[in-house]
Amino acid sequence: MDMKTGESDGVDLGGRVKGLRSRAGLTIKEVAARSGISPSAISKIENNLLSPTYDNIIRLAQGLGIDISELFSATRKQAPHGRRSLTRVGQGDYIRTRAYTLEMLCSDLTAKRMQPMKARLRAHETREFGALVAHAGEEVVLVLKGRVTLLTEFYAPVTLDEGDSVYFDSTMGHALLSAGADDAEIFWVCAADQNLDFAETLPEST
Amino acid sequence: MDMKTGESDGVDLGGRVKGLRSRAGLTIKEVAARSGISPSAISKIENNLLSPTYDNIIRLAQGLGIDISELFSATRKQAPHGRRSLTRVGQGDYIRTRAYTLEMLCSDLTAKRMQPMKARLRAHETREFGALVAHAGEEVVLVLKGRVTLLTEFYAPVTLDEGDSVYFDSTMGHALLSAGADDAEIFWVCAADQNLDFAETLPEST
DNA sequence: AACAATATATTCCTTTAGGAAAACTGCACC
DNA sequence: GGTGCAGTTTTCCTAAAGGAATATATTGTT
Repeated sequence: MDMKTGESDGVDLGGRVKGLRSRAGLTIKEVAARSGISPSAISKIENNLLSPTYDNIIRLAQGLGIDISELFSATRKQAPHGRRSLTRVGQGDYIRTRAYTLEMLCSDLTAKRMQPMKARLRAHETREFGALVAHAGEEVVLVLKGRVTLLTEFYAPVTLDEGDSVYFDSTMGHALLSAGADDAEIFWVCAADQNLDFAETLPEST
Repeated sequence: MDMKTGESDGVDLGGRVKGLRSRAGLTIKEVAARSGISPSAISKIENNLLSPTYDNIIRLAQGLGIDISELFSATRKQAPHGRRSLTRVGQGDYIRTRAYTLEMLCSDLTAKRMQPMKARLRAHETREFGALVAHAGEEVVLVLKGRVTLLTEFYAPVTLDEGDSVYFDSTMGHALLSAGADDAEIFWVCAADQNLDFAETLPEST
């Protein structure tokens, strides 16, 4: 309970680190292993007993899996508070493209980080789909019904069964096909930098 | 010509500081006066003989009249390109908390925008859950099996059936319970400000 | 309750950050 | 070639960073 090192500038580094760490669900020891900093040093940082050096700040951010700016900026952009949107089964907004029938979920909320959808994959052949799609962001897919083939630019095609899930960078060209005789169904979440108020880029273009 | 402190991580902090300083047309002594750091320390920083502490990094940026991110920018990780991670049904990493059994999906990818999970909701009563959880980010939930009650800070409880989905800000206190006699199952995606390599904050705390 | 297991904090010690002042390094002018 | 001078580096020292090991919570288990 002596000097306080980190919060001399009015920024409570220790508290921020502690918050980021618990938010990531990590223990001090795990962060230590992932960052290469000793557990004792991390403990001292969190209690503002120690001001980490440049090198250790970089390592610490790596260990926490965050961007370095998180450890400095008081300039956090204010996220919307307390919104909630419910979509009952079958009650989303339907969009039909060449390869998919999309049901956009929770589309009454704008400026959200993620766009959830359900999709029925109607294409069964690569040529029905056309060129692979690529755009900024990342995607998660869960197979709800049927079997799904995921084509990507840098990987061999892979087939997913019901309950399987996949995560990929959508900067990489990609396409989803039904692998079975019937149309497949998936739950699909896209995240991009900007607010995606609408669907992601759809395969009808090009 | 001994150790090089600042560039151990492949980033030449010294060179960057020197460049920024000359671009601003300042001498070491002037930066020292404006930052409160001694000229000798600044000289050592510019020659990578010394890794400045958190406090001095903040002061240094002030003295140079720049944003802190300028001292790190090369370290900033750009969005990963072309990654893909597949998790077969039941093959995720399991985490058991008081109220949930979580299966973390695609956990081999770090620094992702979203964390997909499957969850089995074991809690059936509010008191089994404890206090509502709140943390940065947004969440999407799709009900896979059973019925689910979503408790939130600013809304009346709502019950979701199979196939229903909901989107909400996780800054608002929230909790998920099974509404039926059996445990319910959901697909769950969390997005936070930065990269979340692991689970979101879990209800066991508090 | 007692115990084990794990997470965090402290202590002790070595290395490094960082300040004050002295010692270079150009570079102008005489 | 000196002499002054502004800018930078080096030296020397102390105060703080940070690691290893130890102690102290804090948590789950029988």
